[in-house]
Amino acid sequence: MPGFTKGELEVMRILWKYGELKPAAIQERLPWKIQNSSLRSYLAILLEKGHLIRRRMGKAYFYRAKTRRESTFRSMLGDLTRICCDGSVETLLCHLIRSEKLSEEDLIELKRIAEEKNPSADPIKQEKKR
Amino acid sequence: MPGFTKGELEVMRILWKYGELKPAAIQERLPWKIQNSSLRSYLAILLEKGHLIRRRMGKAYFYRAKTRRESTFRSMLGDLTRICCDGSVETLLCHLIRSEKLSEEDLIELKRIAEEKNPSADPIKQEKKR
DNA sequence: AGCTAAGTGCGGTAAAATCCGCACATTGAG
DNA sequence: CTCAATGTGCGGATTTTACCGCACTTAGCT
Repeated sequence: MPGFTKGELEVMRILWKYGELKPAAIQERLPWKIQNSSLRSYLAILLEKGHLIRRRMGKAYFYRAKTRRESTFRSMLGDLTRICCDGSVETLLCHLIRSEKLSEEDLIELKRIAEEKNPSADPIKQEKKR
Repeated sequence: MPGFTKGELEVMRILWKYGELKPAAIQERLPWKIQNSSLRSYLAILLEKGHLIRRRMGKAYFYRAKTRRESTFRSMLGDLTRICCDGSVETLLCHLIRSEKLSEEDLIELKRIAEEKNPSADPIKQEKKR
């Protein structure tokens, strides 16, 4: 149930990356120019929605992500799969691998990870199983 | 440059899937209830943005996606990578593989596709290279 | 021609997202 | 204490999104 808007998502990204920041610090890390008060509007909404927590340190509030990056990842991945891949993770993988986004090193890494996660699965042997 | 809203994305998904439909047909395939006039508002905006084309057949317009699914896939994948994986495709793959979304069959398929795409890359040998 | 079902054009409302300015509070330096 | 810098609280304005109703038109049936 994330449903972040564009601006909110960017704030979350920054907090996931840097951990705990005050508004001005978030503001200057945003990819586009924005007034401090605008940024604080986003923070207020995210706070209200329960995606952030804050605590006072000195005279400023420091904000931290409460909603976990991992759950947002799953949600966005689910959307991507449903919208662009007919809900099939296999199709997603196909597209991913066939896209130019993957370098040769990525493919090697990919095989290494797949091996690590599932060492016994030899494609050829497994296919005979069925 | 997609930047689709939730509703727009759903319309695009349906048109990508079914090819060419009239408003009423899109309407009844939407996952949630909506009036015909509401749906047509989305269509008008998508048309204006250049994501759709339409042609008259009989008394009705039939709508078809102009923007390609593949480019939207790339865009959404880019967002996902940037927001949740610090822009690293490798991290994305890690998360993907470690998530519960991948079955054993998916992993086998994954290795098969990686092999097919890049047959010469043996992870062990390649790692020694560095 | 007259009727009806299906479709369109158009105008509109309510809420959310995006963005801002300004008055006031707090802190640290001098 | 006074001042300037930094931060907050608050009250907007504007745009976009999401949604709908109604009058009109078109095509086919009888």
